[in-house]
Amino acid sequence: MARVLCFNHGCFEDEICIDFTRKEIEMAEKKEERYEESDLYRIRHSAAHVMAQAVLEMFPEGKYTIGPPIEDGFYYDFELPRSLTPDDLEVIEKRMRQIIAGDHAFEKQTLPADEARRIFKDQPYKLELIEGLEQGGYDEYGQPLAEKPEISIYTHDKFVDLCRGPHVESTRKINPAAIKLMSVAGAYWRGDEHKPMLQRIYGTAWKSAEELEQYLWRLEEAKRRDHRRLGRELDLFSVSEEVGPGLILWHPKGAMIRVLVESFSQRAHLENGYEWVFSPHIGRAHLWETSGHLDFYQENMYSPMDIEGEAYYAKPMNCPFHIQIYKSHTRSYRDLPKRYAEYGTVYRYERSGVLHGLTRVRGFTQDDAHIFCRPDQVEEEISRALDFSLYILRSVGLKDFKAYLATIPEKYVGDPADWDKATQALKRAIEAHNIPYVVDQGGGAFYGPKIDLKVNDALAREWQLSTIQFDFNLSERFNLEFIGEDGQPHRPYMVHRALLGSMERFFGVLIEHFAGAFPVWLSPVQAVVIPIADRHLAYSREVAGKLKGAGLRVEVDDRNERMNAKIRDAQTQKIPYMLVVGDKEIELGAVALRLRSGENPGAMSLQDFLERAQQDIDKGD
RNA sequence: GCCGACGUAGCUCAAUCGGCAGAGCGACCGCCUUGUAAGUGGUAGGUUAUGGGUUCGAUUCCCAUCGUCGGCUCCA
Repeated sequence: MARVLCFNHGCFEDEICIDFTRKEIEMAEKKEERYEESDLYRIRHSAAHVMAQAVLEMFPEGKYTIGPPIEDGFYYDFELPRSLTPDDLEVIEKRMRQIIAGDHAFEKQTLPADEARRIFKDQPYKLELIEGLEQGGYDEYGQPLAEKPEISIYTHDKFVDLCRGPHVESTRKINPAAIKLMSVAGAYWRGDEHKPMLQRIYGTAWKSAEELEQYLWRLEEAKRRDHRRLGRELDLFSVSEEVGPGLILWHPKGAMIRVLVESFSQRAHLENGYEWVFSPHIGRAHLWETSGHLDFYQENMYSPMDIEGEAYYAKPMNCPFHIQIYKSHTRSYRDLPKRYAEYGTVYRYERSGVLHGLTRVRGFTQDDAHIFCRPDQVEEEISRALDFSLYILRSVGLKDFKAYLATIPEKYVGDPADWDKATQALKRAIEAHNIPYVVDQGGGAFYGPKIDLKVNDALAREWQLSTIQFDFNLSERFNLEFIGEDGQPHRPYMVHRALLGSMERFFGVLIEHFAGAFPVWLSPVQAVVIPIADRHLAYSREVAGKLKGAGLRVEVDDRNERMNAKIRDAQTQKIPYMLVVGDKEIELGAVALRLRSGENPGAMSLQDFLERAQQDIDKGD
């Protein structure tokens, strides 16, 4: 039987395979053209207008707000007299197709604010937008526009919308077979939770029905890879209602992977000049007062517990503890840099609605470290940290990155000159490492600028893992010092960094990236020996024993099942090697190898198999 | 937190109008002794998330609580 295979991504016949690599290249090529100027952008923007028309026909008293194109589609926000149902979406979608078939031209008209106000006199949200436009308007990054924008409206059929454009020439240019309304959701007006909750309809629109199909298929693939689903199916982790939401239970197989990653990283840290430390999970209120967390971070911290009349808080960060270690001695300039690393488990309050599997949780373990160094060392330290981060991420199979350089926010502590110096150091480090990056203007923490590294997974989705942050705050607050060459006390620089970020989120990304088919070195079970009949059991155990002796994680499937069933289960569990053992293998002293890709290299000696496995492990596959 | 949808066996899902809570897979116990993706027979498994209400009777209707899912940055 023909079998569709993907050796890179561990996809199997029943999952169909997508050539992700090719897709990524295509996407990169497309980025040459700015989305805002593309045909797709116009199509989606126009589809949003058509949808708004359909919705307002249904609810003439409804208020419409904004409806921009987004990645893969568009949305439009409305205030409506009742909640929309999935059935409504079908009706709206049908009406949209009728409007499209009407071949209505999109016509632009610029006009003075007062005239616009007359047109939208019953539309309070539009009036608010006109107000904003009059005061100068904002670009898509929320920055004030240099020039005062003109006010324009677009009309098609009987529908008028305040809109900058651009649009397609006519509704006919929207392919009715390539649009689909996806979901309805709540969204605050202007994203502000103090403002009214609107109803947002999400839609998707493409040039062709094939592209729509492909997009829908991509969503299906994402579902198949969902770490919450794979976490259960592969018995990696769970969340128990009894324990509490956002709190992760690592099952033996998930924990095995974590132990492997942590051990690898632990060794790498030692080789890179870090020292390991441990610190407790709670600390006295006074510590968090000194650190400023009770002032700046309290809404993310849990209520204190009372210990003999003294308030203690679960730690949301590890820094104050590492600082205490630093402060336990007088430090000389010769001692620096000090690099303290810890797998530090922290607890942060996340609002119930934002929790998500492993990627947004309430308790998690960071691969955290704090670097205390002299000002003249900081640039080198940043560069080393970035280098190390890339090394660790690549080692675990994540190879596609984008950096975000977050700069000084409105509220900040410290000297702007220091900020500038630090920001430049971060920028030079990114550029030296040749990673694509964007500047997140004003996105820094109040205590310092930072580099966030985001990873693109196999479906080209972006995840934030690493962060490298300057801290101008804590060294001041805790009055950190080192004695310089001049015999005088000086203030060290402090850098906070996490590479995999949190073990939980990292694991979630890893699961989805590999769709559960982890590289051999990380697979909790690397090989399963499959005896064909009972009489092959003893030999199977002997084989397993030898492989275990060679350091492989091996199981024998000694269930009273047919070989086919055992193979199927091993495939489902995405075990890298299946070693089938029957009369022939016993006679030859061999094993018959089958790979999870479906490849069937056949009988080979144990020695040959071990060499092959070792090669795969060394390659990191 | 807010808006919406949802919560039935370990998993995926049924159960008409309010009238005895079911199936497949998995688990367990047998039989078969197997050659590259599911052999076969049987058994167990449920306070229908929790608490309350309406009713002769509630998985079904109502209320509350807990939890899950999608969304709440991307400005006409």
